[in-house]
Amino acid sequence: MSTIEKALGLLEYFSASRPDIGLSEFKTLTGVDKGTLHRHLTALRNCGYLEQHHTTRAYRLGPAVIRLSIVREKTVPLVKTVESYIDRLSESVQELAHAALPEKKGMTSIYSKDAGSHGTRVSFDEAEILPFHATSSGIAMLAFSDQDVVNCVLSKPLESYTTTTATDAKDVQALITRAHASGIASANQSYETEVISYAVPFFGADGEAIGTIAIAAPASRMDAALAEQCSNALVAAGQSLSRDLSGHIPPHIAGIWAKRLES
Amino acid sequence: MSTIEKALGLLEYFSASRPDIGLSEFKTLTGVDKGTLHRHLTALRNCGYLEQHHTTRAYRLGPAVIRLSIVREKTVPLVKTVESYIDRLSESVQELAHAALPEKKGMTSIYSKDAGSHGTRVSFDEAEILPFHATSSGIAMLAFSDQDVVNCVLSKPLESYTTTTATDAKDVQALITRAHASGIASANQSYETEVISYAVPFFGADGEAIGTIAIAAPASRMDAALAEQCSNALVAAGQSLSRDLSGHIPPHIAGIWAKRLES
DNA sequence: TGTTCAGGATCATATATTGAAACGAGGGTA
DNA sequence: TACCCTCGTTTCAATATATGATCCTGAACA
Repeated sequence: MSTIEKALGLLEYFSASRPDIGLSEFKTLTGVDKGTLHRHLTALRNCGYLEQHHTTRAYRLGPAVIRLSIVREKTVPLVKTVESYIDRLSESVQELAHAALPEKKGMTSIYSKDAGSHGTRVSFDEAEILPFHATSSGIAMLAFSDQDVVNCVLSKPLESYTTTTATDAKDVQALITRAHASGIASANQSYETEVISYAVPFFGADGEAIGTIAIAAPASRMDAALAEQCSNALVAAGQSLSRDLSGHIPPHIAGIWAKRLES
Repeated sequence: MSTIEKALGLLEYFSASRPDIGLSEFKTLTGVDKGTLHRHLTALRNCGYLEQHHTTRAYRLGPAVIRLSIVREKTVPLVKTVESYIDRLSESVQELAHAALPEKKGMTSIYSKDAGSHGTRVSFDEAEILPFHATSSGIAMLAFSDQDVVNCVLSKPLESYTTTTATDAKDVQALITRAHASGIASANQSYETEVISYAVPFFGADGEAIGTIAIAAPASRMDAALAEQCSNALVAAGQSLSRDLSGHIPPHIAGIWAKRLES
């Protein structure tokens, strides 16, 4: 693995719940030598990708990422496009909707919206990492990714989050296969108890899945009628969103989706 | 210079006006060997910081920057904070206001707002690179940066944009010195003809300038009264914004600014 | 006072980076 | 069709660079 990838991999450790990381903390997180870490972090800081608290000396993400995201969004207005779909989804089913993109360690939520008419809500944070094997977004993503990617994810130890999380590679593969066949993934309290969610991928110009959109609701509210409503809304949105992004939906998925919407 | 910095430097070449860059184009832009470039670009792509058009093979910024900017904004809500100030500034003087952060090659605008009640407007794009020596934002930034940084900028050839652009290091240094003494920088048609602008820095926790806010107006409208109004609004906003960011305004600037607002 | 932590310096070793050159896929032209 | 470009990609040997171990400094903390 190149030095570049190692250094950039360090940025993945930052999250909303872990915004600052010190040198020693990095050492325990990564297992990399202290000297090497210090060199890499310094390089990232010099480029503006990290900044350092002047007293605690801890690192956090720097201002350079702001420009990149603005330029990226001007190049490909993905977030802006996705936002309007999520807003409409959340409005139409009156539940939490969100969109996520794949990263190395899981799906990263990039936008979420809760219509919020109910007393109980699904709690959710953007920039949260959603594990592939335990969330509908993750399963939906894997179901339309290369088998190599799937194998890579399944070859690592699969953490358990609730009593019903599938932690056996074979079980997860079954979920993936089912999602691939049906064009939609679901998760029944496999990441958070009392939460059921559905997710579909959306596709890019190459016909590859580039992200997912999902709806999550408390298990108590997710009866067959709501499940059907969510599934249909997601499939319709997945179709339309892929088109908006000038994406190409793989033929067999296009067929399955179209069939579902007809009925 | 480390490999990491070289590779990350490649990302700086992407902008709103140059969203896609092919390998050969990179070669002419950077002068780096083709093989080396390919290796670096591939590493960046593997990390998600670039993505590649599957037919043209050109690179553009990838989805990984989205997550970083969300995490960054959750860590330090700089953009969000700045936006409200820019909105108010633009509203109060009825001219274009914008905020910018320093990058290696110039100030990068991160947010702009034009009240837009006038027929003639200053044209402006976010993510644009504003040269340090020719814009009020650049001068305001340099005026409150280390002299090392200033020297580094002034040691490079200074491009001319209009007939009145200061391209001599000594002249630019004079502008910087004046801005440092007065607490506010101005630019009279030095970047775009018929545009006059004013800018002040805002400060971070270390007492260092972390960015600038500015107002730009057509020269025809910028009379003494408007100039005074802009300056006062900027100074007040610079004070308040620095405080909002839990920043520390260097004593001598705090004094100059306070004095200006008293009168 | 003792401890923890960031950072800096040094150095032998192993490894990754480099640049040149060759390769192969398209796209155009005659 | 044959030829010639250009462009992205791969290969490889030489070498520059990264690595990780060790020791040291100084600051913050209890």
